[in-house]
Amino acid sequence: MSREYKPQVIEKTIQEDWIKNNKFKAMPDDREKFYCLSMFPYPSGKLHMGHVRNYTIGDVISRYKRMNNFNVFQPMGWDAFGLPAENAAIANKVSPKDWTNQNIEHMKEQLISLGLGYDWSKELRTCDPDYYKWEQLIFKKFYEKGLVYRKKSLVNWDPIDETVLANEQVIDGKGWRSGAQVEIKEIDQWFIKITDYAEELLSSLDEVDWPENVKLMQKNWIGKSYGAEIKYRIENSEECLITFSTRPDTIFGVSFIAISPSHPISKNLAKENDSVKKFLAKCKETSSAEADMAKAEKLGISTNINVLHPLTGNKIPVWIGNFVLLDYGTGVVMGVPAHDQRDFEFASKYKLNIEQVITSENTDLPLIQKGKLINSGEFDNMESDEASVKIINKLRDKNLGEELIQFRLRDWGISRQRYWGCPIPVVYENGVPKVIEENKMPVELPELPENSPPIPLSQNNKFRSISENIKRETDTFDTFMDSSWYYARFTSADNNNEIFDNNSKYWLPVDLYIGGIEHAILHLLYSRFFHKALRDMDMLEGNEPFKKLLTQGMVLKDGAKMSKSKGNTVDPQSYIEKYGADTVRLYMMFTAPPEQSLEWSESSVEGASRFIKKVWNLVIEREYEEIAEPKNFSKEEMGLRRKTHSTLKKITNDFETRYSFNTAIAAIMELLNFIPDSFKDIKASDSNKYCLNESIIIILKTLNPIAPHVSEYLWKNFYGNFSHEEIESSWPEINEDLLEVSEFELVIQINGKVRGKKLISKELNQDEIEQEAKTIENVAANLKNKKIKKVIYIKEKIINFVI
RNA sequence: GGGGAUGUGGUGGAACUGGUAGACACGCCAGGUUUAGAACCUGGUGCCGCAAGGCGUGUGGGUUCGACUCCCUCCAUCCCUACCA
Repeated sequence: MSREYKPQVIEKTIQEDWIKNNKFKAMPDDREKFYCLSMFPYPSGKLHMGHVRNYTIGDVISRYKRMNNFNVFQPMGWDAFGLPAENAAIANKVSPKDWTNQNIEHMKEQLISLGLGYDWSKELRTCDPDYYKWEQLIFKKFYEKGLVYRKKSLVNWDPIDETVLANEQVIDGKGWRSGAQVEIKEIDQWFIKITDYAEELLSSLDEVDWPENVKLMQKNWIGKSYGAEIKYRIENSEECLITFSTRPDTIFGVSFIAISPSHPISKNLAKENDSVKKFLAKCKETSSAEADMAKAEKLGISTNINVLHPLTGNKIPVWIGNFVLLDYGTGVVMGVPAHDQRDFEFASKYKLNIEQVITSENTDLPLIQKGKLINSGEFDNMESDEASVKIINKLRDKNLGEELIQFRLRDWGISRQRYWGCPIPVVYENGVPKVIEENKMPVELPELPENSPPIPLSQNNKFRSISENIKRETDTFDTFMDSSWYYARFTSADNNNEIFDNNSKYWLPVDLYIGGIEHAILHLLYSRFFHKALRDMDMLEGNEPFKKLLTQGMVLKDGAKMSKSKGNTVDPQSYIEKYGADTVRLYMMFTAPPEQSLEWSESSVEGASRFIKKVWNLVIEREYEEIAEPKNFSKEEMGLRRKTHSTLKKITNDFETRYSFNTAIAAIMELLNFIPDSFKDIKASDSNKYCLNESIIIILKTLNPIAPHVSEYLWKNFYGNFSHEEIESSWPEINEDLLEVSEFELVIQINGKVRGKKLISKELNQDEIEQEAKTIENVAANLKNKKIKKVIYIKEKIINFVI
C-alpha cells in the first residue's frame, strides 16, 4: 500500500508549523547576515505569476542561505498607495483604503500558501500613517537640507474630468475615461534635487554587484556629457540665449537656434502673434511622455528674432521647436543640420541652411562622427577634439561661452494631484509654503465620506483650509517616494519611536535585491538617491542600498506580457490549489533561468508535478536504516556515489554563483533517473542501500529550498524515527575524493568535425594520445593518404587533426 | 526617436572560459500494464538520406584548426522612456 501524494494536506500543516515555531523571524546575532529582499507588491487584488516568480526566487535563495548558516532576513510588505485603488474605488464604490486592505489580507494568505518564508513581524504598508509619518519627516529633512524646491512643470490635463492624468491614462492624446483631447498644462509642483547627486549616482555604480545592463541603463539615464555652454546675443538686445552643446567643434555649422514652446520668449511672442499662439496651442496637444514627444512630427515656427553667432557675428534665425524640452539643459538648442540627425530633418523641412563643417569622404549628410574641420575659419584642418578645446577658449575670451558638464538626469517632480497618496506635509501662510513641525506629523490622509468616490484633497475644504490665511498643501507624494526607503524601514518596522534603529546598522545594506527588470531605472535610481541623502543626514550608513541585484524576466503567455487588457492572464491560485505550492515553485524555477522571460505552459506544470511524485514514490515507503560505510563498493555503487556527489557539486555551484535553478533541478532529475532499479528493491544489499540513502539525503536536501514542503515531509518520514536532524539545518558536503576519475572521453576531430570518441587514461602523454586517436577506425580511414598539417590538442577534451 | 535586452528541435530550455549543439523536461510515436480509460513503466524522437554522409543555433558576411559563444550588417520580438507600479 503506497501512500498517495496530497500536497493540499501536507503543505498547510507544515506552513502552520513554520509560523508556530517562528521559523523565519530574524534577529541580529553573530552569524554572517543575509538580507534578502524581493520588491514588495502593489496590492492589486491577487498575486499574479510575476509575483510568484519573483518571490519564489527570493525564497529559494533565502532557504539556501539558511542551510549555509547565514542569518537570513526576508521581510515582506505592501506598496499600498497608488492609482489603481482610486480607479477601483470609482468602479466598485468601495473606499481606496478598504479596497487596499482587503487586497492585502487576501494576498498575504496567498504568499503564505506558497510557502514563502517571510518575517511577518516586520510587515509594513506604505498607506499606514505609522509608515508615512516618517516619509513626511524625511521630506522635512530634505527641505531643510535644501534638496526640495518648487517649480512650474507640465502635466497632462483632462479638461472634461478636470483632473491631472498619468501618462498611461492618455491614450492617443485623449483622456482614457472622458475621451477628451488632453492638454498640457503648467502648474506649480514640488521637486527634489536628485541632480545634486548626479555625479555620485554615476560613480558609485562601480561599488555594486549589479548586472552590467542595469548599470549601463542607469549610466545612460544619468547621461553625463561634456560640452560647452554657448551664448548667442539677441539682435538689438542685451540679452542672450544660452545653449548647451556637446559638439562645440561644429559651431560654424549653426544655422538656426530652436527654443522650447514653454520658453518665456515663446510665450511672450504668442501674446502678440496669432500664428505663434496657434502653434503653441498645437504643441500642447502632444502628451508630455517622452516617447510620444520623440515620435511626434518635428514641427517649428519662425520667431523673426535673430541672434548673433558668437564667433562670426552672422545673423542666425530663432525658431520655436516642439522637440525642445524646457526641462532639459537650457531649453535652447543650437541647430547644426549637417552634423545632427534631428537638426538635419528640421532644417530640410523648413529649408534652412545646411553648412558642412566636418570633412567627409563620400558620406551622406548628416555626418555625426567627429573629424577634421572645414569652413570654420581659423579652426580649419583641426581635429574635432582639439578644435572643441580651442573654440571654447576663444568663446571664454569673449565671455560668450565656457566648458560645461551637463547631465541628462532631471530633478524629480514628486507632486501628484491625487487622493490616494501620502499628503505632502506643507502649509501655506498667505501663500508662503512652510513644512509643518515634526510633532504635528503625520498629516493624515482624511477619510472619505461613505460611498464617495475619491475626492482630490484640493476639493476637500475641511482638510485644505486651516484658517483664513493658512491653507494646506493638497498634493500627495509620487508613490516612488514610498518605495524609495522601505528597504531600510523594514529593519525597524516594528519600532514606532525611531525611523531606523540599531537593527538597521546590522541588516543594511540589502545583500540581494530581486525584482523585475522594468524597475531597472526609476525605482532603483530613486532608492539609491534616498540612501545617499539619508546617509548625508546621518540616518543611514554606507553608500549604496542594494549590494547585489537580480533582475527577473517577465512571465509571458503566447509571447506577450500577461495583462488584463489582453485577456491572457493565468491565475496562480488555481494552480496552487490543484498541484500544490511545491509544484508551482518547482515549475517556476525549472522552466527558465531567472533573468529570462518565462513562457507559461500548462503541460510543463504537469511535468513538475510528475517529478515531485517520483521523488515521493521513491522515499515514502522507506525508512532510514543505519548502515556502516562498507569497505568496498561495486562499480555500479561507485557510479551512483560519483553521480550523487558530482550532482551535488553542480547544484551547489548553480545556487552559489549563477542562480541557475533550472539547471540545478535538471541535475536532480538526472540523478533520480540514474539510480539503478535494483538498489530500490527491498532485498537490496546493505552496500546498495548505503549508496541509495546517500542519494536520497542529497536529493531531499538540495530540493528543500525549491520544494520545501514535500522535502521536509519526506525527510521527517524517512529520517524522523532515527534522527531529529532538521532538513533545513545544513547543506550537504561534497565528497571531492569521489569525483576523481582516471579516464576521460577524448573527442577526435578532423578539420574541426567530430570523427570519433574514445576513453583515454589520464596518464598518457600527448604523443600517446595522438597514437590512440589514430587507431580509431573512422579516424584512420579519414587520415589515410593525407598529410597532417597540424595537430591541436586541448587537454582532456579534444584532439583535432588538420589535413 | 533614444536607451537596454532577447532570438537554438514541434515546445520550454541546456551548452558556465572559443572546444562533442540540443542536457533536463513537455509533446509526439511505438511497446508494456489495464475490461477500457486515467495514471504509471520501457524504448525512440533536430532536419534530409536506405546508408555512407550532408545540413543545422533569426538573416547575410568576417575572424579562427574550431563559432550558439568574438566582430560587422540587416530583421523580428520584448522592457524602459521621468505621472502604471
